[in-house]
Amino acid sequence: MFRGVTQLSLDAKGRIAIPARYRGELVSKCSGHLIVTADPSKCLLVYPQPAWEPIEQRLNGLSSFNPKTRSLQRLLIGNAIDVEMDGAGRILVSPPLRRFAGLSKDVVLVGQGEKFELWDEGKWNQEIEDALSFSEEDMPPELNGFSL
Amino acid sequence: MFRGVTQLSLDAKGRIAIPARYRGELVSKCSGHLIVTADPSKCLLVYPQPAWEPIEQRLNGLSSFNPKTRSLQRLLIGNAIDVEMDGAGRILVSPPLRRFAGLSKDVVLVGQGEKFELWDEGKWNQEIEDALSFSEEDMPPELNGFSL
DNA sequence: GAACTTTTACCCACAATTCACCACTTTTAT
DNA sequence: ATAAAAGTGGTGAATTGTGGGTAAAAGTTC
Repeated sequence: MFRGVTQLSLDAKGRIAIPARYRGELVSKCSGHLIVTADPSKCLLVYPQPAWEPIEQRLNGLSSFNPKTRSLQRLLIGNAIDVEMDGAGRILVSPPLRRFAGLSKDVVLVGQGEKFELWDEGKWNQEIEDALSFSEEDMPPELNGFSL
Repeated sequence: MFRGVTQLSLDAKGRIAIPARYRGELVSKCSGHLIVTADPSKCLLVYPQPAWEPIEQRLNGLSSFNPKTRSLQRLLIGNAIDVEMDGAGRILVSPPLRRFAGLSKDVVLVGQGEKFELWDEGKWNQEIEDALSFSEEDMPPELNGFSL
């Protein structure tokens, strides 16, 4: 399971270095084969290839005649790119995805369980600020009895 | 169960020494393996790894399409970092978490049952001030009949 | 279709950072 | 008073992040 925030930077060629502490797990889970795609929150999602597979299949099973699900398919599957870690543990983020997420030099990689999120640093800080306003009324029913 | 307030200081490398009286319990509960993460109150949470695990699983099971729960996942899982106590019983608090909680030199570690909270000293004092204004109207229903 | 240009991928090397371990000082308890 | 334990700071070695350079692949133009 992936956790934690790391600040890192896109180099001149549009690559990011995956933090070393995740590399062992990534190699064992997917031999460095990752899927990068767009997220509705305007960040990027980074999945180990095996974890992505069932998501894509589920999306593909949706009706093509529902405009909403069709949009979701286009966003997620349409933007998905296969990438491989290079010898130095880096991956290349394609120009269209960089533009989508507004990534310039300073970005943050955020572990989220079985996947990562990749954010423009400013957007991420904003997102965290917003999360602080979480209150009891926002608690969904499935979190009944949940506490920290 | 952890109780009590301890003032301590972050050293130049961002480490804090866990008070010796907790170390025995921590070693037996988790061999010194702790999870540090962000709390909505702008302090940090410090969990023995086994106590954290069910919380993370519960969060991971939530819908990714509810913006509120998604924010909560990002705050808690995204900021969570694994740390190990060193030979001298210290843990390293990562720069992003220090910034989040506004920790400078003087901090306060507060035992809270199965976890700890780590506060900037000034913020903690403020928090205690605010707690003094607790009155009967603030009493939630599940505390009917409760008294000190 | 061939040659040239541009892009992409791969690999190697250096420099800064990080982490783990060690040593000293101070406090506390017997 | 002495000894053990706890707090504090320092050091060196290994690891990591970053940049560049080379070779192959793809694309374009004549």
